[in-house]
Amino acid sequence: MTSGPWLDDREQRAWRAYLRLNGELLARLNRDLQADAALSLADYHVLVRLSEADDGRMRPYALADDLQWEQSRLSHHLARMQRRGLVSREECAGDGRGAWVVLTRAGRRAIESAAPKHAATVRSVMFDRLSASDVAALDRICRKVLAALDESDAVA
Amino acid sequence: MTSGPWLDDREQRAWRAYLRLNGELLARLNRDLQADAALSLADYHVLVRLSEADDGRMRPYALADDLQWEQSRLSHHLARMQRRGLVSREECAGDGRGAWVVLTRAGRRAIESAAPKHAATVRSVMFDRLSASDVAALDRICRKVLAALDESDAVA
DNA sequence: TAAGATTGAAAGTTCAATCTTT
DNA sequence: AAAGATTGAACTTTCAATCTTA
Repeated sequence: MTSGPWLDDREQRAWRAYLRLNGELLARLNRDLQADAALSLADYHVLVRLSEADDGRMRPYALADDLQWEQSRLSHHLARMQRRGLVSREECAGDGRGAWVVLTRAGRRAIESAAPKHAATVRSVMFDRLSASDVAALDRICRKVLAALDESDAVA
Repeated sequence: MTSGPWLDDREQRAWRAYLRLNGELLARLNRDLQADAALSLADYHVLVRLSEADDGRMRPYALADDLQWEQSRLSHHLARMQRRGLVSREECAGDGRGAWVVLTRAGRRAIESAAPKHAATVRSVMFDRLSASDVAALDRICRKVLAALDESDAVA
């Protein structure tokens, strides 16, 4: 029955629905953020982390770890955000190799003005549609698969 | 209680888990496909659609619609796949504006040799971990949100 | 004018290499 | 040598403009 690597019909349907949801949802959030706040979803996530950090500043390695981004992606992205005045870079006193990424005043304004509408979109397309048990199931499913990914990364 | 756009704690947790899963899962599938078959996940999806189509050929607009890609993204992507010999382009007899994208022999070999291992990865990180009711919940949740996205696109 | 499709430029991402400090 | 971080080149995606045929 389930010999071989293949998915059965129900799994296949769920998998394709998941992939489609990913694509459409992220595209939609990107489009809306871009139109409303001139931010990409990636910009938004960077700004959220920084705005939640003490003193609006983080070390790049911690930010990369938090976002699950490669360092080089973060470095390029911060360079672009810096050009736009959303973040700045400062030297790190305690560690000569390191640096601080600091949220600028404009960066804080940007995230504070973008967040309500973005949250409203997430709520309206996702959480307004889901029951409490749907939300619990989503959380449980994501954590199971994340655990599987971590395990199989550890093996590899 | 739920005034304002904000998510409550449970929603917030589920949302961040979903975003993290997306990032890690797609990164993992891309890495594995690249290592095992020298294909990106995007290549893989294009090849799957073509291999399921009659005669291994589709019109670009239909392929773009199926993948939910912008035409221009598809056009650039097909150009790169064509350079690598995975697909070819042919003129379309019935419609002078149009074209056919055709799976080459090498393209078919590529998808047929990549598919078992890719399916095994999806199974091992996702479906081996989920109960039948998890799979049903995942499918239901995705379809609810996709419906919400379609509705709110229609309004906009 | 609209549909099917492509193009070029700009923005974003990955990979390998590099640089400095620990 | 390893950790923190950046760089340059190649690849991918988006956006607006364009071209041809219906």
